[in-house]
Amino acid sequence: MGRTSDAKQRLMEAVGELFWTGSYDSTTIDQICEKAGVKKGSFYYFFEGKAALAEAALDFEWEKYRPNLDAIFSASVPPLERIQRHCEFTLEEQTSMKAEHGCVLGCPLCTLGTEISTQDKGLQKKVQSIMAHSLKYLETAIRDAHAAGVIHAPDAHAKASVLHAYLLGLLTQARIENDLSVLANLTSTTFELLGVKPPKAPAKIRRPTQPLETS
Amino acid sequence: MGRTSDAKQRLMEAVGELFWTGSYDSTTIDQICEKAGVKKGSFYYFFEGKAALAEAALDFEWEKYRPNLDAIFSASVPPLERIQRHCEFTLEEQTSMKAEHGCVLGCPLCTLGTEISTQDKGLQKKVQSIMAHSLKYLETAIRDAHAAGVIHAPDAHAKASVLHAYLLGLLTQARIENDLSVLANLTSTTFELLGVKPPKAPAKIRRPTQPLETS
DNA sequence: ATAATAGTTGACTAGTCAGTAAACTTGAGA
DNA sequence: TCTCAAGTTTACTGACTAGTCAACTATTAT
Repeated sequence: MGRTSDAKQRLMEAVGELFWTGSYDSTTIDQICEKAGVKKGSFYYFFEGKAALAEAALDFEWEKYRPNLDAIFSASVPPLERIQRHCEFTLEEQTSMKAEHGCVLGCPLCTLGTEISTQDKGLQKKVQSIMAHSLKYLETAIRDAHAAGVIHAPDAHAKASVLHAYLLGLLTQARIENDLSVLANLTSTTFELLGVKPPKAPAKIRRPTQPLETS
Repeated sequence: MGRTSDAKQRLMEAVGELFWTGSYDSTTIDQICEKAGVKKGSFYYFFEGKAALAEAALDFEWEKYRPNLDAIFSASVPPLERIQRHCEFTLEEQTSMKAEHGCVLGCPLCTLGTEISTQDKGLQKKVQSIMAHSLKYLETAIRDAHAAGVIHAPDAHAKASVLHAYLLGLLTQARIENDLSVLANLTSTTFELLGVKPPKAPAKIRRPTQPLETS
């Protein structure tokens, strides 16, 4: 009954980009509404406030992103290839985001999480929970690789945590430096950390728009 | 001539903590002034605005922090011991910050840099420059260790970058999780990444206030 | 068709914010 | 000592902010 609307969805889509390209605190509700083409009254019809929208948007974005990870980390793919594909996917995503927005944006979860972790417990929990979920993909791949005997990693969780921390750190650096070349060695270093060579020659290298650091 | 004042310094000291415990964008000039015990008129007497204060504060904090690094990375200390001490120093700092503020705060440069990198070019450059300086300590230690034959790292810059990314990632995670135990393996993993055992048994392990993750 | 429901709108409040300006106070030096 | 530069204070403006509300509109089940 009553009229239908996709305003709620438009709000969740708008806010992700605003938080990622700017910051949580610098994004006003007016801005969000303008970007989503929704009037403020409607905003408050759907959400209690910015934090509530942010929580809903995190769920929304995660559900959109999850199928990518499911495909990349498919059990039908050899475990090390999953990890390699994930590195390449991350790189491609960062590259296309930079092309679209003019800035390297890094990890949206990390950016948001870093900013709000001392401010909003609810949002913090949500970020933590999504991060934990995404870590599981890596952990499973490592466990499978170890079981297959292609790497030595008896503690898959510990190894996944190291790779994950390295990945987050690198993405954070790339955002701060606004330089894709920071990510150039992502795949090779990841496999160095695993103690093996990448399973096959990396797919066509995408030339970064900025010159590589030479030093 | 004229009267003297330490208001400028008080402002620079106040702002560091506010940005670190909260965020750049959520910190208002009124808050900064109140914390520093300075009236807004005086604020604008010394600084053009929040960004200008932030830039000055970064220089100020860096000059306060640099002597710690100079001591830790002293050339008179064996290179691997420098790195170990740096890990331990980082851990102690995070522990005492958590005790003081109730939250794990992570890397202040990273937190600020992540937030403002898409918003303020001047601040971004300053963050980049300080990060580059702090990376040099690690790089030199690694180069020295390689020269001394205690590790194999022909490309000191590359190795330092990996350690640095890992460290930043770990500190970011610790902030997001608000959990010191995320940092528990910092030293051991750092040396694993260097391909060696820590030079001597790590100093007394500080029991984190939160339980260690068991999984 | 119409009533109940789901969503929309725009005008409103009250508070907060960055930034200004002019009068005022202090202290170092000639 | 008295001058004037350096720093302080207060009250102010105007823009923006979050959040409210009641009237309005579109949809759909009956």
